[in-house]
Amino acid sequence: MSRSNQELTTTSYAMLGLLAIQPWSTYELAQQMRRNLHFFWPRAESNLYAEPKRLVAGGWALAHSRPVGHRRRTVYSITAQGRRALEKWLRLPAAPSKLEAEPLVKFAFAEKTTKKHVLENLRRFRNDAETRRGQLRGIFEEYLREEDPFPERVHINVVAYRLLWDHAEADAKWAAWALDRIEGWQNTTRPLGRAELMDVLREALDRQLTVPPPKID
Amino acid sequence: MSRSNQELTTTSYAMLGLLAIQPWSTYELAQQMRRNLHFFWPRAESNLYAEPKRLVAGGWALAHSRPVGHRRRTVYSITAQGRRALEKWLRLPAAPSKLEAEPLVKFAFAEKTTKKHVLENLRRFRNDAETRRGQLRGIFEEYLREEDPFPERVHINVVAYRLLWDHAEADAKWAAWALDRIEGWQNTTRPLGRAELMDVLREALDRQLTVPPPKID
DNA sequence: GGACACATGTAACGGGTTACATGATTTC
DNA sequence: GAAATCATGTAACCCGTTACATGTGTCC
Repeated sequence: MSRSNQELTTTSYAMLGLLAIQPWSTYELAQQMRRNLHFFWPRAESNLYAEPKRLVAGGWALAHSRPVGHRRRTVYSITAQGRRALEKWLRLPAAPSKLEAEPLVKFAFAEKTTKKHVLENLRRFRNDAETRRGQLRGIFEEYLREEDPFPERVHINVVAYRLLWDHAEADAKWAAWALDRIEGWQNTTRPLGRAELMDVLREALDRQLTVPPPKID
Repeated sequence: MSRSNQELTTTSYAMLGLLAIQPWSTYELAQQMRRNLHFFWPRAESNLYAEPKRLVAGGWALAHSRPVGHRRRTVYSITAQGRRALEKWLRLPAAPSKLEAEPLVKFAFAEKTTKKHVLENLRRFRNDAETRRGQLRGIFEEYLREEDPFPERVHINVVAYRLLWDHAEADAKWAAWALDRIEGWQNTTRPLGRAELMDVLREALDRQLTVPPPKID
């Protein structure tokens, strides 16, 4: 709330970015974060109510607050300083993206539990992936019906959403494949034949060869 | 270091899982985390040196420490209580996995910066993906040469690695596609024709139809 | 015998989470 | 007019990070 001679966090910049599009109330900001950014920058809602205050405290945003009954409804807007900070940040290299997958941590120790629990874990993972797919499908259909709120941003959003879609698809497919395969396990400790497992790796490596070679940056 | 009547964290359980395989020194634990778990449970190394102490403090692990010169070399092993805790945890549902992608956050505000910086950002993203692919390829080849240290765990690792491979591949392909497409932009603010963008969404949605429908859990 | 990587931490700080609380609005 | 949901926070806690520090083997 108070201390803010520090640098802004990525979360702050995400909000600044939204504010650079138009002014929003905190709730609208939170909603927008949930709708778009939550897929690749997940944050607890309560955090999103605290961030804008820091932006105001540092002069990156302004708060126009009006009472609604006994509480305030605050609308935030970006300042010139805020725009400059955002543009500067956008020119800096981004931190590498990372995956945090507790289901995989559990899976990695499958031998210490039962087949039943391993399958449950994987089913949940698959359902999560399907849910994400469903959410994205809903958004895509909104676009196709031309009901998207920011048509001037469509060229950006479509590209970004495609990665999320590909991820959801990869997750769902993998989970289905893994479930199918683990159904065949006698137990969690006895490996199937090694040869067949090595084929999985070989097939993966082969797939790579059909893709254009990496270019040096 | 001290307080530990709290629950263990996922990171603690990850270490417990490793200790359930065999005793390790802190350094070996850190190495093992880097080699395997870092792909889906990334943590700073310094953290990994602190965790085992908590495990010992709570009775989940034992420390066998021996001086090496002026410093200690500590080897940790799991206790019966530790095994029970691990097994219990493995039976609980896992938290959903999540992606944290700063490059995408920046991309989402592409309109506020120049094409040059957008491309740089994407190239870096692609290089990261290629690097991950390279690391995984190295590991796969080790398996194929039968030099993997825990052959009795191969049936688990191969399944897990496949997801990581698929992700790396999806990322690399997406980045290549996005780069190609953005090269064609006049600037970051003017969208290409909307129709063509809608085709991207349609194509994604269509792809889904060819995959087996989601099953209810 | 200096450099460098490997090995092993510690201290301080803060962003983010969980848990809680309560006002406003709609639903039936 | 009760219940459910939307809207708006606050307080406390802690895991994880960054930055620093220093010992140990080995390469040349």
